[in-house]
Amino acid sequence: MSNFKVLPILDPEAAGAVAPCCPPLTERPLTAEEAEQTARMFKALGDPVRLRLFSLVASHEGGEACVCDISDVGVSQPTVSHHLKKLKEAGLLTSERRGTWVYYRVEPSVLAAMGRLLTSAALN
Amino acid sequence: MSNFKVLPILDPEAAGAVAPCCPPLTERPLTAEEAEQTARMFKALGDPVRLRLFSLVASHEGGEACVCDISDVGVSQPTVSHHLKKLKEAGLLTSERRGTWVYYRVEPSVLAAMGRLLTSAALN
DNA sequence: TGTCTATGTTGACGGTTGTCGATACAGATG
DNA sequence: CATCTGTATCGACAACCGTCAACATAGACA
Repeated sequence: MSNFKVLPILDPEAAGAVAPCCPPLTERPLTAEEAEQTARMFKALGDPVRLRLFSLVASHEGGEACVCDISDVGVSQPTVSHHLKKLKEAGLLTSERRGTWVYYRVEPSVLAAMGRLLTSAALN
Repeated sequence: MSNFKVLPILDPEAAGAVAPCCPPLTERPLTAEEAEQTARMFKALGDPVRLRLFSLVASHEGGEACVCDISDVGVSQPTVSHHLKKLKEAGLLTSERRGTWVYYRVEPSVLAAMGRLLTSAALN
């Protein structure tokens, strides 16, 4: 009976960083706190290997991929694992174990939010 | 007569990194080279101070601002200068000296390109 | 010319990051 | 149970990065 699990609600990092953050960069100056939050996401995509991993997951069918499908990016397996963890901590990916394999999935709302940050009012 | 100047065409870094780069992250996996290029821009926005500086310039009237208008972000003047240089090298800002002051301006096409990278087809 | 202000550069220091090999853990299968 | 495979963690190391004080440079103005 001690065998039930805590629901995977989302780690606090991801949950906090995602939802309400930030008007377009062109609308008004970001506050220090907003910048801190938002920079975390940009930083996560600021490494070539991580960006490729993210793109591999995002472009995979269903927006989700097994680690085994995407680990051919020229670095060792521990490094891949490390980068996927970083992407997860930044709230850009979520992961789920299904049997032997672990699947990573993009968080579409975050993608959209980051897009909004950059797109709207390309000039003001 | 030795007093003429080379036209400020744009430094090669900025010129090269900007134009044609990259389909939406969700469309297909980025190649290593594409990832290298694109990551440079995300990385530039991946520091809170730089992100604030960028936002300060982008949200300033005309999408341009004097250094003196934006240097109150809690770090020393050399640090501000350093970060502006990084943003420039990443192709996100351009600068121009006008008399005593130096003005930084956002590169709207780059902003739009980055937005496209993230927005289109939030899920595929 | 000299001086003042605005901005950039240099050099150094401490903290962070990307990487790997070794190892640990989880689930499947025998 | 043992073993095999897929993935995560650990520990270490070199490289990189953000920061500052000190100094350098550029233009304005007297």
